Amino acid sequence: MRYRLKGRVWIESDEGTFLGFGRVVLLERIRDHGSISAAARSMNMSYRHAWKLVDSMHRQSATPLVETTTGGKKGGGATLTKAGHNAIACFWQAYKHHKQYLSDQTAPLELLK
Amino acid sequence: MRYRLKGRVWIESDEGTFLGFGRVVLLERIRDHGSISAAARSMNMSYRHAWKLVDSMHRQSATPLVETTTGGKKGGGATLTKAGHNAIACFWQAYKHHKQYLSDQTAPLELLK
DNA sequence: AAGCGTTATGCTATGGAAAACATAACGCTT
DNA sequence: AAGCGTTATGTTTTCCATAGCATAACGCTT
Repeated sequence: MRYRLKGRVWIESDEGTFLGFGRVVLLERIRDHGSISAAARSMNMSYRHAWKLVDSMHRQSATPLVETTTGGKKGGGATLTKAGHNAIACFWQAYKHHKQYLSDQTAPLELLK
Repeated sequence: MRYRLKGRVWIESDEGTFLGFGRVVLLERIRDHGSISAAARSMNMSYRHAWKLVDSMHRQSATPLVETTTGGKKGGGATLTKAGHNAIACFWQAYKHHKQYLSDQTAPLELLK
């Protein structure tokens, strides 16, 4: 039987989860689609849930990651702030580094025979 | 706001999760209490669930980690095999190493300001 | 003024994982 | 032979995270 070391990483503050895989993908979708609702639709997530995630991130960040507008020609929308782009980059760096770590640490599992 | 890198690790086979934190604690409790049911009680877990976890581990291991007996003076019981003890040690090693990794990798999160 | 797509937010429904319950068999003890 | 605590396993119930629905407000367009 072949074993692999698997794992997850996320970034927490005292209030709970700040950034995780799903949250960061959501931020990317908001960046790419220009609205929370289009982002949610693109990943089969309810708008309600997507909004709550953004809200949760904002309650844990000194500066907002997403700026929203209501009304207007397109009904409104959302764009990422500098801090939003930074959060994406920062998480993916930790994520990729961790992925490599897991891969490297799979070898010692040979002890399980 | 202070951020920390958090994470989980577990060991998978092609069939799914083989060893994780809860499973290994369960193995330790079985070792310490001498039965699956006492182990489950000691950690507020239903016997049904504990048994399923042991069953899942066995379906993923060439050699069993737990040996059980039914009947007898104490009604039966369970003891760890050599492979069972080995699994515990192997997981904790990976777990502790990973814990150190997370701690080390928290510094770069300063980028989030 | 009416209509649209969006943000924002409360309330309800649902589905899957875990708990809880139920039963049978086992083999010592009394 | 009856009783006990255990393993083993099927069935039902509970709980909670997420989805889903419903509504209001916003500000362009027509």
